[in-house]
Amino acid sequence: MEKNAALPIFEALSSGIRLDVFRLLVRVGPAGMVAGELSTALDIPPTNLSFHLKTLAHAGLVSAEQEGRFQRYRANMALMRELIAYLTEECCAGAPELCGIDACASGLNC
Amino acid sequence: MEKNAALPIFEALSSGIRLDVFRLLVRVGPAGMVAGELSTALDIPPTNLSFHLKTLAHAGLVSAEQEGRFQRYRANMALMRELIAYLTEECCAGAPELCGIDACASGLNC
DNA sequence: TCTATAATTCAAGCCTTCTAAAAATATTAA
DNA sequence: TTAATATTTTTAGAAGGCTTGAATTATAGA
Repeated sequence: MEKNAALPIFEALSSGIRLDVFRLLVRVGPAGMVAGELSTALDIPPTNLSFHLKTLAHAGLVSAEQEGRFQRYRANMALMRELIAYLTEECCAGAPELCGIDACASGLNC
Repeated sequence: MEKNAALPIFEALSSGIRLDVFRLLVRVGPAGMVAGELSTALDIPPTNLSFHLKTLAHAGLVSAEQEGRFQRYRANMALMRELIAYLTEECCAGAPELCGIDACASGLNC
């Protein structure tokens, strides 16, 4: 993952509302949720939620699928895995021999 | 890590300048860099850099140490590891049996 | 077709962040 | 002590994000 791809993801996750939306979508898994359900579950006005869903979708963290007159949203787990890989690389840049994920976990400064 | 701890970290990483500063500090490792070196290396006015360093320090991503009249900054690798652990948990919430980090890496939707 | 429902877009006001110049603080060296 | 240097804080304006109500689009059903 490039810096220019990671940046909008961090921006998307830097709002409490959007982090809540994403975590909820992760918890419900592949079933996802339609916009109205999200609005009710998180107690966020539909118009405001739509704004944040757009930001999340633009960053690629959620996908939207038309379902009759509903719009179903799902978390993009693949992108989250890529983000974790990016952060792991950043953590170890410049000293890869000291800092496999195991070395990191063992408390070395890497 | 709690949501309220993760949020300011995402906020801190959601600026291109701050992401550059952090990645540079990761690369130079435990030696760290003083503010003036960072300003020159990244071509950012000292006053602006100081603003962003403050944000990074507030999120805990960098530490500052007085060194004579210089201020030496270092990346906080431990917090980055905690953030990676938090994201890994979020990734797997609700279906832990499907989604160890290995399962995630193998491409399962988790 | 007509009505109801789901979701988004639009528009406005408010608030926060970003950037950089100027001033202030603190340390070193002469 | 005095001057010079390193850095931060303050201050101000500019820019962009957040929130909400009203209007709009699109679909389902009578």
